[in-house]
Amino acid sequence: MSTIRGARERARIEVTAAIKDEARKQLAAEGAAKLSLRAVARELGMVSSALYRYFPSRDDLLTALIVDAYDAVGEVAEAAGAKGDGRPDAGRWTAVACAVREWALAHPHEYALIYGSPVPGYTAPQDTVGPASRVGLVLIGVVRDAHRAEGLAVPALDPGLRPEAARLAADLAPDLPPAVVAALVAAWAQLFGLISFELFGQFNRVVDAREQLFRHAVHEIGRSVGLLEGRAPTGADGPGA
Amino acid sequence: MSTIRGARERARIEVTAAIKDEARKQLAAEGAAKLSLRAVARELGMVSSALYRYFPSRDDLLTALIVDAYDAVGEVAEAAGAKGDGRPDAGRWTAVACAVREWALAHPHEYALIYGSPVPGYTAPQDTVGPASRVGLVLIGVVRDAHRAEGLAVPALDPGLRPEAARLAADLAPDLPPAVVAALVAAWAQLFGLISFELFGQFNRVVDAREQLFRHAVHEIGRSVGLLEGRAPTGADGPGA
DNA sequence: GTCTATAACGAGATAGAC
DNA sequence: GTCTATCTCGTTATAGAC
Repeated sequence: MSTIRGARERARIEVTAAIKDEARKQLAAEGAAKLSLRAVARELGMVSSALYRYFPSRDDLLTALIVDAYDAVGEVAEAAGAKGDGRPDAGRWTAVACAVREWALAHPHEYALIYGSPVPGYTAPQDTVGPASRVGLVLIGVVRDAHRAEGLAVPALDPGLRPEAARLAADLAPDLPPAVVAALVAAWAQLFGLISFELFGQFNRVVDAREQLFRHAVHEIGRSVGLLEGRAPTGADGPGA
Repeated sequence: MSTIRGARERARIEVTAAIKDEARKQLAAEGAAKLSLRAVARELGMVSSALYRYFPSRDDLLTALIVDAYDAVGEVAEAAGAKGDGRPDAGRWTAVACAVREWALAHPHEYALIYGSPVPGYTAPQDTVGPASRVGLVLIGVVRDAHRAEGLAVPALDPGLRPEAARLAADLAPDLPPAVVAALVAAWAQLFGLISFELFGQFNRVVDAREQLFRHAVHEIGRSVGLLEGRAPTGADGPGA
């Protein structure tokens, strides 16, 4: 009995993975807006109705892809952040950012799925919120370690932003100064701005040495959060290089 | 003769505008990937083949929409930059950024078209390059004025980034220090990162006071380029407010 | 119970003949 | 420019295989 159930479950997992793999291929070829259950089924030699055993609707398949993508970047970021865990130097900040960038370059369509234009007619369910926050939590962790080691120069905060900063800190990191948390949220968006510009073609015919510009900018962004210099910003120890 | 030609040209301009307006509606409803000449024609009570007299292909229509969108943000940015032209204070930098953000909030789908994920199967022709650079040129102009008025603290530059910075400066602003131009390019991407995160839903359930966070972050980004304080970052003089 | 296959629906796009 | 025949799509109901 248990072997049968085991076999069934294994088969189910395999088919589910095959469906998502094929869906990812279509994502790359046609974009998320044109992701079609029928085309996925056809390519897999199944019939479209069979897919409904695995995903109750097209949007649920899309949600699964989104969650997978968030989990993939999140994992990469966590791995980069875990190296030298507890060390408060700015190199860890840069390492996490570079890891995210490398993942994005390696998986441009999945990146576009989660950080690009929203898919028309699709609204993300609650399930995506947790996975979506993983990268941000890693960045908070790096800054928290710096704060604990007193390696953080708390940035200035406009009086007008004080209430929002307090709210953000309460929500995201009650142990950090509100000014740091506010700067962190902005830094988070700016970091992905650099990646998106590179990936979405805005740097075409403009920027050549993209990794170097990225590292430099990320280091400066780290400073805006309060991180102090731990080592040279253009060190030879990238995540993959 | 000339009146007839004038009437014809006027009609042509009107129809072209109507086509683009309808296409923009579809952009909002279905996304750029699903933009279809046929649907546009149907909605306008025309037949699809008639559209080809105005746009040789779907991609050409898309290009026209993209150019229009770039020109629209560009115009808004130029207008905001022209107010107080020559004045080197950081308030102008913030004003331009806020103007761009307000345009983006008012035209989210056109913003997504130009700064969001690339449309699958579409590659932008050379025609888009000029309009696409207008916002960047405004930002360069603001920084240039500050530099001329000696209101610029040239930021530090990693030795590794020196060649790229020199190249960027030669291409974009030979009269500015390379370190400033490199920082400017990064700042440009970071600024749109903030707008994209807000527009694409990444700030949902996270950030409430978005304009305030934006103004604060933009002011900090201005500092990273070397702009000095000209006035309080949260002044009451927004672009529209 | 778990899965796949057949067939069908209503809506929409598309190609080509006229 | 119009009309029609033929595609696609998401989704459901149903029937049968393991």
